[in-house]
Amino acid sequence: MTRRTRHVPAEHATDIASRGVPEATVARLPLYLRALAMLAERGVATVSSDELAESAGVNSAKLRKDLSYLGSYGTRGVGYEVEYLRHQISREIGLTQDWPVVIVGIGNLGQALANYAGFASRGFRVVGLIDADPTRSGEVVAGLVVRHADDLEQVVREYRVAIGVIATPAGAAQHVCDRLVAAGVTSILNFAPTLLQVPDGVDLRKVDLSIELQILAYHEQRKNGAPLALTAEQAAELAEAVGA
Amino acid sequence: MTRRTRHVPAEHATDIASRGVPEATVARLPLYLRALAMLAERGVATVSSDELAESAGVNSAKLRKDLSYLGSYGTRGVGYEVEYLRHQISREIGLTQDWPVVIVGIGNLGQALANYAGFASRGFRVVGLIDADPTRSGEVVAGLVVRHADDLEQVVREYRVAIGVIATPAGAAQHVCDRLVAAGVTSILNFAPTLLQVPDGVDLRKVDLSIELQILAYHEQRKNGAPLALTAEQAAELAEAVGA
DNA sequence: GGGTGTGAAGCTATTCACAGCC
DNA sequence: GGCTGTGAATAGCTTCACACCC
Repeated sequence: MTRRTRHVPAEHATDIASRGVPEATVARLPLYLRALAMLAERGVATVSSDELAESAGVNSAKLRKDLSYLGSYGTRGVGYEVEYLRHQISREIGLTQDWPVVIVGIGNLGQALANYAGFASRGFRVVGLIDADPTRSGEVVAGLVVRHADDLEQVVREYRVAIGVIATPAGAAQHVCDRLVAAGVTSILNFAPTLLQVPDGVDLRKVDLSIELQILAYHEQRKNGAPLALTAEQAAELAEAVGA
Repeated sequence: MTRRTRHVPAEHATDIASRGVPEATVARLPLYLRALAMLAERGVATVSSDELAESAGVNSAKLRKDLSYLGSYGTRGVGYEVEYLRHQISREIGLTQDWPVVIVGIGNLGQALANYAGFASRGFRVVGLIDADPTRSGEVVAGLVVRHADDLEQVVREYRVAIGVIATPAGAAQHVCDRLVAAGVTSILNFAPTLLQVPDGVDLRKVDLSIELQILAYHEQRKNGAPLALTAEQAAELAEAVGA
């Protein structure tokens, strides 16, 4: 299903570039981009995979493997040219184009997102802030006028918005999501702590602020070492679970 | 390297319980917990793995495998008792205890975190809000008085804080991190868009608000079909032309 | 019959280690 | 000599499919 026929060598390269990049690699490309931006700012012109990996917080074998999916952008014995690699990764992710974004739900989180410099600097342009509370309409946040929920469809169409960000309370999220999709949005980033349903063809990603904290708690709990406080009952359960 | 010697059966059980739950499973436990909370609220007493998986947005084989790492908490032919399973998962993650948390950096994001109901309802108790800006000291956010950065160590020690949340600008994050660690914090959740260095024994997780957006952009770029080997320029034109 | 719990198979991702090029 | 790019090996995760128990 992901395979194409094999007989067009010129296209073959494209095939690899467009379908061959693993998800795990895609998720790390932004890290490399950030590291490269820092190096560029410091005036560094060339980096080795070791140095770049260190700046990005991954190991160098992984970095080289990741970059190899995009092409051969390094020079053996030398390393990678910072600006060139930066451009190539940007292009791969699609950050060389402009992405108009709408944010729905202008509470504290929505405001934080609207003000976040990391968006603007990467080609994401916030073109609409929507909030259901009519008393907020007209308020200016991050240089934009907050608009009422009724204007959602209009904003999406006017700016050809492809990416929507949901920062509403959980209860409103699915309704907002449906309206965004109906208006033409095909990628959604959800910050509301609820599971959203989207039709095929629409990409959905989520950020749950409390999940990371819960993962930390899990590990923290295990740090206080200790042949830890098992009740007799739990011990029995464990022994059973172990079997062998 | 993860293997221990084999001769102490009693410890063996502990070994599995504490080291045997895969990271990928740990990361999903919060999802199951949320789904169970919703079911409980609706008065559902029992669920099958199919139903619970559906509510949590995963497939049922994965759910059953995940739960099997915790123990045998279901009944064949019947399913899982909602409240019982909920309790078991909570205990596994460590949410049956109280986790005092300090948030550093009370901008919009810090405020959003301080107000986030999802923390309080899961055993996370925000006990300190710290901001470097002296004009903010004394301000009340989410029912707590914002304190000056000088008080960081005192708050951590007074409440025996194990988990710290960093929501400062990137430039301040490493310094704040060092101080948290020095004061005794052993788990850190970082929202600042920068790579933090922590000593061994300290857990670090990060949430980068712009990474998810970049991943969406990557996929969005590839939706506009096309057998494309395009220059960035051409791609931009195409994106524009495609529009709807 | 119905649905869990789990070995086994399949797949994806990471790491190793070195050939190949500068 | 140094460092990239990449097959091969390993580890980890997901899915299958069915034995087993209610």
